[in-house]
Amino acid sequence: MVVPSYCCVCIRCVRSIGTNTRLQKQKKTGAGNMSSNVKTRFAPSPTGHLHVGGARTAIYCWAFARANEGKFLLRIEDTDQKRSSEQATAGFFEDLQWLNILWDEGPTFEKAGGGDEGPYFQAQRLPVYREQLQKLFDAGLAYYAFETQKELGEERKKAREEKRAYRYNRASLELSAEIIQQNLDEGKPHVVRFKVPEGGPLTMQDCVIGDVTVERSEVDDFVIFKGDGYPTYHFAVVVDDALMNVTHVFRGQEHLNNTFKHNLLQDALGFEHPTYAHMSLIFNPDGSKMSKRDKDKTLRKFVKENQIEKAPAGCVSDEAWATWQASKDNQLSTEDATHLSEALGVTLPEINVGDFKRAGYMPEVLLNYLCLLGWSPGNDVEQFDAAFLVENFSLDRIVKSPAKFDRAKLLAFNLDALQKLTSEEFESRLFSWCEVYAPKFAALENFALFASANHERSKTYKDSTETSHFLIEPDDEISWPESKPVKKALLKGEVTGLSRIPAIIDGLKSLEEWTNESIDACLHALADSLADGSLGKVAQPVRIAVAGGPVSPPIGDTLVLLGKESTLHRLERCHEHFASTCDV
RNA sequence: GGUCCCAUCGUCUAGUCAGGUCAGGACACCAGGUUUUCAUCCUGGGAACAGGGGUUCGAAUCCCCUUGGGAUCACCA
Repeated sequence: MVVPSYCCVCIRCVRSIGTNTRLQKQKKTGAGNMSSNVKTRFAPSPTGHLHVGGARTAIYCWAFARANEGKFLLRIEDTDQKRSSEQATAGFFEDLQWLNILWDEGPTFEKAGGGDEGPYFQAQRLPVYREQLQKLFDAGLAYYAFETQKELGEERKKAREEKRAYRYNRASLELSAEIIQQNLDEGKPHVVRFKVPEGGPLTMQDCVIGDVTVERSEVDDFVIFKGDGYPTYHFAVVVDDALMNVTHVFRGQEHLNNTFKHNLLQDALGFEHPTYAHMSLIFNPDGSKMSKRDKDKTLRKFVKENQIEKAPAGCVSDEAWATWQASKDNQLSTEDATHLSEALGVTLPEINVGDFKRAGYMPEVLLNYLCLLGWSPGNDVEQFDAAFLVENFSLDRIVKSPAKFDRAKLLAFNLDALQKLTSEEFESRLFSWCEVYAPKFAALENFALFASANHERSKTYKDSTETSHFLIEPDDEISWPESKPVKKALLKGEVTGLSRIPAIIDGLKSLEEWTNESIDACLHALADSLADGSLGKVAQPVRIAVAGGPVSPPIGDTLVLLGKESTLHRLERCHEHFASTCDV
């Protein structure tokens, strides 16, 4: 079998740098009318949720494919039998779908999927990998290794102590054919390693970083087939990308060093090198890596600081709690973490796409913001939609340096986008969100008014419900914690707000029509007669009385939403409450 | 620790490849103003080329060193 020397011999590699600009020019000048062969892929491992870093990669893959009239492929890398789950896989489909990142090839899910180069689950491709592995055996580029993980672990530890990088020592390469056969016959656990060919320094090409070169000794004989009979990531990714005709590989920079291994494997297998684009990582504002562990860390910190000894009743089992507390390495399950955070009133950091969905962001905005973390269209353009992205996306504008995720800016973008929505769009989107995350609000009788009252003042859908919680509380459960603004509006001043309430009750009671206009007129009239025309002196006590706090939608909307009966009842209760506890 | 990557306002970035406008925008922040609360909205403001050497008439931009940050060194992907 012919083993090509590395890279630069294939057409695609020579062409790779700047491919996009060329293709785009073709497209725009109309010079190239045949559909391009560009194919990108997003290949998540279904071991958790789609997080923002992964989502950004998926968006870039998708945008690049669309920008070049190519295909976008989704492949599920589920070769880790222990950690992969169907539930996680479904979660990825849903999150991608929510962002409206649809794949042309891959597992079928609603409007996405298809293609005839599958299966697109790696766990179903064992025969394919075995066949390719045989090519390596035939070429003398693969060999069995019988060291146990424990032995290897000790070697590694030793290397660390001696302050050098660990490299596999090739001990199993020295084994005689007889010994190997004997081990195999005895069913001795084994892996298959790739034999790195002799040669000079290794150079990889990356169209965002540029060329990177390392000494060949930096790459050891890595494992390509695991003890459980499944291929490792390195082997499966190389085989699948080649067999599925992937031309451009976008991935996080944590894979940069892996690329040398992948290039070596591609050469050994006779595959072309795809074009690589390694993207910088996304960090938290404090500079730490944004990871799924952040939620666990937040909870742990809160529990420790508040010296909480056991979980609040009914949210986490004693057993799960004990395991969690036993070691920092034991993370709470997503469900338990959510329950615990709710019970403790801790806000968990948003990390996953699903977290932002739950927090009430628009998918278009998350997509927009994520794009901006590592790519910029120039010309001071920041807010754009998917169509603009597809029209303008290019590799040469991807930023090399890492970015910190700034929630304040995301929030500002979301506010802008929400405000651009028509009231009908806002209402329908808010309703869909409430159906899932705040069903009590979805059940509101006058939902249209609830939506319009909140449209202008909400940065997220969640804002709408959080500042209107009093709407779904029973009249008799409203309480009035004496915060500063509450005291100011009700108890302070020569004439207190509280003392005006009886007159306000009378005024409102006399209304025949209970509409925004009639209430408004009534309150203005009351303001004139009771407070020299200062509407705030009337409206604010009313707001506090009906809402239990100083924040609510505009007062007219608030009262219409509540209804006349509730409004009056709450005003009376509030007056009684303060009259009995205070000396007014 | 070895190897590799990265470096412009607090943050995301434009400008770097083809050296030459008081380094531009957005978010955040600060000060005013509008508003019945919160949120909006309007006006204004401060704010950066990590440091040091070169090359050049001229350096954010090209080269080198230092410093700082990050990734990686699995039978995880």
